[in-house]
Amino acid sequence: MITDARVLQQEFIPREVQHRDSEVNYLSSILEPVTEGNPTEPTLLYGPSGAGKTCIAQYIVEELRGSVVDLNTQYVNCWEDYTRFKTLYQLLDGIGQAYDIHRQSTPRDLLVDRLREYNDTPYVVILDEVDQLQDKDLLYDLCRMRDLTLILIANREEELFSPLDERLHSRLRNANRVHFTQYGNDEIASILRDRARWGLAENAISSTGLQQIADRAAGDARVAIGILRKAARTANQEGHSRIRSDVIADVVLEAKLEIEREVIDRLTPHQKTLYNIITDAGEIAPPALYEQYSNTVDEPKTERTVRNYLAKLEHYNLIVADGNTKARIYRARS
DNA sequence: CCTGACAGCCCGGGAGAAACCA
DNA sequence: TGGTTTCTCCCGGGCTGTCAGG
Repeated sequence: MITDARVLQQEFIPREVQHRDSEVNYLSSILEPVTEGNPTEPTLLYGPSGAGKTCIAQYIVEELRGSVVDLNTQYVNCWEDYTRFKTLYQLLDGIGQAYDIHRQSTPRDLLVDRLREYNDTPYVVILDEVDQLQDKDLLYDLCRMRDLTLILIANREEELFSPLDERLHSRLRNANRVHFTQYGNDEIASILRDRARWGLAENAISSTGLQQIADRAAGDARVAIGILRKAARTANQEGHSRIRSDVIADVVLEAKLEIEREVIDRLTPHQKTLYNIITDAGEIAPPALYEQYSNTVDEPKTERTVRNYLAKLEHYNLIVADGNTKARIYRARS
């Protein structure tokens, strides 16, 4: 039934995109100077998850690569490479300048200096989940490099700027902004229809099946594609030639869990313990949480470190922290 | 009380220098 | 002398104490 599994993967970049014509056209026009070999102002893409930000950005960059001969590009996911060093390393890697860089014993500012010295062909850089970047000063440094064309992706614009980042704020004040709104159910269904056409056997899923998935995905294309993938696999394993409605219903929860699992798997054992305690409890106050945590693990970290972990879990949207002052409550998501 | 920003400490580990050895 | 081992230096990154602020 599955004819091309890649199409059902999250990372797949389609050769044509739907329902984002205005965004695509606008982004293309912004990047127009690059086709002439000139860098351009930073661009900020923001909007809810699963709204196509990453996909569109990569799609545009692929198109550019097709039409511009001398062009360097790099995609960095700042969730994975969240430190200054790692991000810079990826950026240097994109222009083949990272071969002799090691974590240690590289002079402190060599990476940023080397990137600054670069003024060869245009260099278009996508920084995804840029709000996860630990050191926002890096953005400031990157903005000042005129040869770099930056595409920054974040969920909400405010998350990118803490009130204190006045320098960064003024630097990005006149950046181009593209706002992505959530997909409607019909749009999701039609995206799924394409994926099914490219990746599944003919008639493997009905229109009502696609609509059913779209209804459950709540405007998040990532979730929708995850459900489709899971449903196709399950139907395959059970030897069906079509994805039946009951199979879809069965895998919805599982597919959503799988997406959350991907996030959780990146946590350290201690962070996972905290996450489990909070989800098991539903909601819990800080002292009780720490108490339970230190009873669970062998060598508990200090309260201060646990606070760091909790901030991280909240940032990842795995938990909710209610109440900013005393009487804070940590609770499980939704 | 609890948080979050800040700064200092320590650890692991790579590179190059220094010491060692045949 | 040339090759090998050890030492020293330095870095990033994780952890933690402190402290102002709500």
